[in-house]
Amino acid sequence: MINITLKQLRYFEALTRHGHFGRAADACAISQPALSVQIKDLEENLGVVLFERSARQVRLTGFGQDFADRARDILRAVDELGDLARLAKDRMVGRLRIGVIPTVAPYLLPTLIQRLNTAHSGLDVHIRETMTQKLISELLDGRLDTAIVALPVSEPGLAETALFDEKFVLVRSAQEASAPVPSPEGMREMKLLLLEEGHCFRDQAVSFCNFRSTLPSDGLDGSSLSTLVQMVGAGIGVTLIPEMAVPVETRSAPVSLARFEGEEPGRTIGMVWRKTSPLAPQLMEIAEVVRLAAEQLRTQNKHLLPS
Amino acid sequence: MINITLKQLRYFEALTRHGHFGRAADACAISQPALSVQIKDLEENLGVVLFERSARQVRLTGFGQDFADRARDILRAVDELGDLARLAKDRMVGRLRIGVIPTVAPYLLPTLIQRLNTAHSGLDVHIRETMTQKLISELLDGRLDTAIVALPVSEPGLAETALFDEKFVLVRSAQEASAPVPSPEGMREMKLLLLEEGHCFRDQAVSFCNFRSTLPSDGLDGSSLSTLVQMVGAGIGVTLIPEMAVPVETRSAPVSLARFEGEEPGRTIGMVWRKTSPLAPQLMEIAEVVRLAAEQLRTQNKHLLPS
DNA sequence: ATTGATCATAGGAAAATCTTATCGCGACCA
DNA sequence: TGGTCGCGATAAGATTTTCCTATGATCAAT
Repeated sequence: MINITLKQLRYFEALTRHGHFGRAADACAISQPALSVQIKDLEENLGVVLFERSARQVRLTGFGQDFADRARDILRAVDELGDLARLAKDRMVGRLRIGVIPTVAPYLLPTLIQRLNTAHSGLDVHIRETMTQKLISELLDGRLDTAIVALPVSEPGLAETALFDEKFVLVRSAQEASAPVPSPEGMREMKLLLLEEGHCFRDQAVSFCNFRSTLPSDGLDGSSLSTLVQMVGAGIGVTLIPEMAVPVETRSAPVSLARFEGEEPGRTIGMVWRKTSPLAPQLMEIAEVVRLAAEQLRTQNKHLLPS
Repeated sequence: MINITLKQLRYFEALTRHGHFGRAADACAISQPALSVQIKDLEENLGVVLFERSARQVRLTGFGQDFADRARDILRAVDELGDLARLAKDRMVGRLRIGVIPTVAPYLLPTLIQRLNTAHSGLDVHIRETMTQKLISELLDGRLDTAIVALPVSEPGLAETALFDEKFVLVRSAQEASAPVPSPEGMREMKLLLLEEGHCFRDQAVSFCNFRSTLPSDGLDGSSLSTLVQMVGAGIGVTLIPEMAVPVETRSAPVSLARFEGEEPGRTIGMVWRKTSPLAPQLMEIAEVVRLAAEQLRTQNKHLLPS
């Protein structure tokens, strides 16, 4: 049993429009017999006669009428399929699912989203904010297109590109502003406030201070940098935050900032995606937009950072 | 530039469902390379990647998702096209446009339509009532599927089949009931009421009476048999009507009926259609239904007719 | 009856599609 | 770390489909 083909439907449609095999064939850029044969095949496939052929004219049968209406809809839908592809090919369009870690999202996203919307207005950006581990797993599952996390990720199957580096700065209560900046080792003497487990930033802070391993949770771990800074403002301890968080987090708390001396702690934020992702070329473009957004933030906020 | 084919869409759809080239190919009853090639061709035609192939799984891209939704709609529509044909092929289904002359329509149609509706309930019957000349022209134009008219039509391009014969009976006022039945020649002495020009029945009546040609209109031509009979009842003249009209038309007028002697006038009613019409087989069936309807009418009304 | 127009059919050529065989890559296991 | 396995891509030849040219058949008009 042979199937209906789109070719047959196109020929059929041409014949309904021209009512003449020869002219319809011309319109399809084929010979008249080729069209005759395809129409005949179509009719045989269906088991129904579509056209009434008389010497003078070619006319649709009643069934042919109904058939033609539906066939036209189908051909239009197929053409739209092509249009859809043509659009998607040229501009960057469609859903883009980006995962971002919580110690970056609140500071970067406002600027980034604004830039994406202006640079690639066809994009439908979805944001997922959660910790690295979850992001990577969702990425590998195909539930995200890309993720912005701290490098390195070193997951086989994922490609990564660096976006920007940033240092961590010390946050102390306002009264301590003039005290000397402690060394990493000195940090161990102080009450260091940390994020909950699972945040890569927690691990990086711990690592900087050369703590042996993850500290036993003392029940004071914060769920966000915002919380940590508020606690510092209340005199409970000290903490580290990445430069990018400074403008947002230190605006409303009585805290003082200080850079570390010597080898400053810091991190590299990068973008990762599946090596197999067909979006790779577009993602490289997106990465560039992220770099510009980060650069813009850094420039805007230079005056707020300690020297 | 090669076009999208339904085959490609079907393979594509299978691949979206199975997420595995080999199994999708099995489902399509083709080899895995054949499917690979068709998917590749489809992607190249579109200029967009539809699937992300990794070692572990085959996943739709974001665009592929949208594409799949539309593709499914298209495949469904094409399948429906096949269903439509399958239905139309078996049963008698769809629009059937029947033309009927005015001297038959009012008497035959009630019974005929009832029979058609029970015998072929899938039919969507449209009736057009007008004079032979117009019916033939509309039939040739393809605006009617068939017509019920008086034979012969002798139009090249039309096929015809007889349905039934009927005699014409004389209609006189009730007072004339016992007068002798005139011969055709005797009719010329009487005031004969006729239908307007264009009705075949007028021509047949005129012909029976051996009038030289069409009479000059005297302004009294009736537009329907009903009118003529009412005029006869009012004592204005006499007229002829076909047997089939007797039960309806003589019920409410003070008239008497009489058969002619010797060679009775009459007509053959038949069905005509374009020789090229693909409906021919169905129309032969319809003709049989008409014959049964006519027979039923004749039986029902036998007692009303003059002997 | 001949001619012109039109659609159908036939036969061989060209194009597409399919199958089998094989490659290449990445994952998984020892 | 190297072998093996699963899976998709690629290649080459066979098969099927589609097409074109030429010709046949039909019907209307001259």
